[in-house]
This record gives sequence, structure tokens and C-alpha cells, in this order.
Amino acid sequence: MEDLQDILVRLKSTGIKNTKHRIRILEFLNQSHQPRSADEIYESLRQEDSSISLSTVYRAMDILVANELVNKVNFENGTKTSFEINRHIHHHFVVCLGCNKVFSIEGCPIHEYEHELEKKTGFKVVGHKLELYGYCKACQRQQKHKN
Amino acid sequence: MEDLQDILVRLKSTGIKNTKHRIRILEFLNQSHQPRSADEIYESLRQEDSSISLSTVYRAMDILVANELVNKVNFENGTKTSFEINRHIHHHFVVCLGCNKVFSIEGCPIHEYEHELEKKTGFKVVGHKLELYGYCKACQRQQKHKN
DNA sequence: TTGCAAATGCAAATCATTCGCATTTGAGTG
DNA sequence: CACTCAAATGCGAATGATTTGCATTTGCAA
Repeated sequence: MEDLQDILVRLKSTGIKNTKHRIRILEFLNQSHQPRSADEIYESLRQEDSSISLSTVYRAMDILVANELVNKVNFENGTKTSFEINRHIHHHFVVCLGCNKVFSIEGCPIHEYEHELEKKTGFKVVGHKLELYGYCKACQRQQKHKN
Repeated sequence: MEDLQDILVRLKSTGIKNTKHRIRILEFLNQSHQPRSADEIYESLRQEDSSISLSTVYRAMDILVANELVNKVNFENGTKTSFEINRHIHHHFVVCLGCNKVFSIEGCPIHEYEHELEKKTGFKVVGHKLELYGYCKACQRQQKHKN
């Protein structure tokens, strides 16, 4: 887990204001092992001493995403947008349809494919979205027991 | 373009009712070269002689997707769900961020990767989502002219 | 042709997200 | 440290896509 300090340094270097809420949001996402929805962030911060409003969370997410401190993700299962700390490490998600847990995998199997496509078609690729869906070991075991 | 008749045969074989609206929706999607939103389907069918309600479109899409006659797609750019005829041919989308046109590419660069991942981690993959985003030739040309 | 479950239309409801506006706050400046 | 002001926040209302309840209509099997 990247040190929170490094993230706060990056926050400062963006030039946007360094507010209590933004710091607490980054703190929460940094220690979270799963991408989180605006709602989950809101509920988590609300528990603590100082309160926050949901629209502030949404606005914070917008600006943190724009400044590359946070990534925005939309999964096929589930309706809400999720957010995770942007560690500037290219990765993809493996999502368990049983327990909805999200696993991260580093590396990318399609970079080469992108180049080929560019050469072949002239299309200029600037980004991609790749997610794998299925069942984690634990959910596979549970499934077997049911039968 | 697959013959509409084949699609209607598949519709019949599902056992769900063979209604005028559903047939016209399949017809529209079959001749469409782009995935379409519920709204676009609604507007298109409304023009023609008989009318339709938007909720009927949504309900039809649900059941057509459940019966594998139609695929549901959510693109990163844009907020609405899109639908396309399900031709049962594995493919992915290349989306132009300039003109929002969607191109289809057959074949899949990650099947082998999926197998590796399964072997390595024990995760059982049942599906994936892969889309490429960038700029088509035409939009690249236009971009140059602006500079 | 009849019966009935499934499909439809319409309006109201829902849910995530955004926006308007009055108030507060971070952070540079003197 | 006090001052200023744009940026950030809180609250509630608005939005936009999608869903739902319910009364009516329509496929289709018998």
C-alpha cells in the first residue's frame, strides 16, 4: 500500500485545494482493498467525527479523477460508479460474480494487440477497458457444496 | 447482415411471445450499424405507423437480452445503455471518442490470457469486457486540420 | 373462439448523480 | 497574524435514465 504521504504530496502538487474532506477521502480509498462507490465513501466518512455531504463526495471525486489521484470504474454487475486510488500502475480487474469481490491484476495482455490494430486499421488507440468476470476459488467451493 | 428471418426463428424458439413490437425492435437493431439506446429505439419505432411506449422498449430489451437475442453494452463515454443484435459471434468494440462511432472487431486477444489466469490463480473466468477507445482515421485527419 | 398468462401503455416512482445558491474555508499577501 | 477572494461545501431541489404498479390489450394454445 502506497504511503498516504506520497498521495498527499501528489494532491498538493496538483494545485487544487487541500481540504480536510479530500484528504479523508484519499485516506479511505488508500486503505480500502476494493473500489468504492460515492455512497460507501460518504457513509464511511459520516461515521467519523466530522460530517460530509454526498454532493461534496461527488464533487471531490470529479476533481480527484480529473487530477489523476483517483480512478473511476464502472463494473458490469452493479449500477454505481466505483472509485479507487490511482497508483499509476496499469492494471485490470477480475470481478467475482458470486461475492462481488474485485481483484486487481497487474500487467496487460492487449498492448501488443493494440499496436497491431493501429497498424492494420489506422485507428489511434488511446485507452481501453478490460475486465474479467467469473468466480473466485471460495465461491466455486461454495457452489459445489450446494449441489 | 444476418437475415431477419433467422433472428425471428430464434425469437420463436425462445418461447417468449412473438409481438409486433419485439419484431420491429429486432428489425431495427438488425439493420442498424451501431449499438442503439432504448431511447433511440423508441424514437425510431415511434416514427413509423404504430406507436410504442418507452417502458415497453425497456421491458422488451430486458427479455430479449435474457433470451440472448440482443446484447447489452455500456460504453465509458456516454451515459445510456446500448443494445445490439446478438449474432453469437464473439467480438469487441472500438469506440471513437471524436465522433462516437462504434466499430466491431471479431476475434479476441485475451482468450489465452484467461486460461493462463485460471491456471495460475484458480479463478474461473466466465466472461469479459474489452473495449478500445481512441480516434478513427477521419477524426484524426480533422484534428490535424484544426492545428 | 375462448381463456388466460404475458405484454403493453401510461403515469408515477426510484435511484444515482448533478446543480443552484448561500455560506464557509484554504492559502497566498501584506 | 489578519485580510481577501476564489474555490469548496452543504443543503435541498432538479435531472435523466430506468423501473414499477395497475388497468387494458393481445398472442397463442386448447
